[in-house]
Amino acid sequence: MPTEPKLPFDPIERAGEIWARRIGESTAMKLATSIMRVQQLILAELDAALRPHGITFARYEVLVLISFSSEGTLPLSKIGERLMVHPTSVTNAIDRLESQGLVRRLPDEADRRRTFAELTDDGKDVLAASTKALMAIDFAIDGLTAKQQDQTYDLLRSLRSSAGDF
Amino acid sequence: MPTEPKLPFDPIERAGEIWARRIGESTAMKLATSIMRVQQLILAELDAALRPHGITFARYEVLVLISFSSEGTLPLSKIGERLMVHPTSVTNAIDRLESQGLVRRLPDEADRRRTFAELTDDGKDVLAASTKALMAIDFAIDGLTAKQQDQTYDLLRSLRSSAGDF
DNA sequence: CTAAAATAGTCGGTCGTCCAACTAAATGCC
DNA sequence: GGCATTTAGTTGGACGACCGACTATTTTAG
Repeated sequence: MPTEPKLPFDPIERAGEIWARRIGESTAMKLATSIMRVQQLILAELDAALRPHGITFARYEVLVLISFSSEGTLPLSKIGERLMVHPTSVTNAIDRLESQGLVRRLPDEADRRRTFAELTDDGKDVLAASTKALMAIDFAIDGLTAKQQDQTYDLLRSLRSSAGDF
Repeated sequence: MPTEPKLPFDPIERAGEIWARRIGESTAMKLATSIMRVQQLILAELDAALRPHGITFARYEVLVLISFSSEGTLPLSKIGERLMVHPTSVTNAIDRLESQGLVRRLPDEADRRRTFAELTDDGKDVLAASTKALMAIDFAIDGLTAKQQDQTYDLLRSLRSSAGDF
């Protein structure tokens, strides 16, 4: 009859960290799982802050991007490219935003394959309120000093660039 | 007629980074989006390495955890706790693993609310092969030196602990 | 000892991500 | 010019994560 097993180490870590300690000192694996865990935490915080405004962080990013476009509109393909997500993710986000009345699709007469996305007035309002909400939260990341934040950012940036992310 | 807009900055960044530059120097936001991006990259790498073995990294983590339990079985609740995921995510993962024949559910006679998960022989084989595959890949994280990896890990760890993650 | 509260797991639904496959339109090449 | 190739976007399906709600069991408190 199996009883609840007790691992010979600390509190709780993602499997990768346990794995690392057992299999080899794959700090890479340890780091990988830590990054995934941190991402999970941060995304949960951001989504929670945005929930009262009826959007998620993924959709917030889309609104931001559109609002910063010089013409006020952006082809869906550009959105996917800038956010580095699959085209279908963009379709999905825009579908939701459109059904919420925050965004409008406009056909491109010049290139009839393309579709522009444009913020509605409601979209602009929600974006403004959401931005305010995000700036107000006390972020997990705020647990790091500004210097540590920069340092982390730089490290991740070189990781990304070595992964060919730019 | 809207034309494809050109942002007055670099290649491509997630919206949060653009947002940061425009709205304020919220390095927190910049860092947040960078973490999310890196997570996306890493998870894609890991899943790609595991695809030939028919599992994902999420399910791999479950296999690892079960295999490291002292009794060879683990109550589902412990799995969720250690991986820090929602109970329904565990149910989901175990459902898939079970239907793949990699894991077995066992009732706990002592506490009939509980269910144990146990690896099948196939599960052990897949785990071994998967671990090998993961150790063989040339990881994005390997773009950092060992020292940088440790440094990043420490930074993220203090971030997590300030978020009350332990 | 019994009623209330906590715990374990599941079900149904939402959301975001990806892939494969497909349509429509524009571009390239001979 | 006309056909092959590329590009833009969508659809359908898989997957993992979450939440709310619910059932079945302990456990706890009075």
